[in-house]
Amino acid sequence: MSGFRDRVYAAVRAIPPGRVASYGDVAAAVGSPRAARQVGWALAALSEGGLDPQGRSVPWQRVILTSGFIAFRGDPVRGPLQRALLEAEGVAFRGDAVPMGRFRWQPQADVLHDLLHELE
DNA sequence: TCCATGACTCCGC
DNA sequence: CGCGGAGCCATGG
Repeated sequence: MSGFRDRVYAAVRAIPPGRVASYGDVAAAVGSPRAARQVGWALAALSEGGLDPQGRSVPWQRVILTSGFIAFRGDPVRGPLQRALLEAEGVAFRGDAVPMGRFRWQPQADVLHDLLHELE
């Protein structure tokens, strides 16, 4: 049995370095297109080092708001950290936002199929 | 089972 | 373009 969170973590790991996805994109990828807020909840449950319950690393920094802004604007620690991690892998910012048109990850159906299949 | 919570989104104004 | 409010639904008490 795989829970919602496990599917979220698997989908986020499928986002390539240098690309980003919105919370809604991830929600849609795991089959619950209207559960964007729950994706945030799932990521909030990750350990401080971005590890899931099984100790696997989850690139949480690649998930941002659909507007291109990071969800931690205002947070003195995580905000700058998330931006730094993204810039380190090649994601450019225009002002405080990521140009979604250039960096948004668009999952392919077959990739998602394999992704969810491996969790059954 | 009901209720509150929240790393979201969309729509008006 | 900013803000407020409503809708959304997985979790945990």
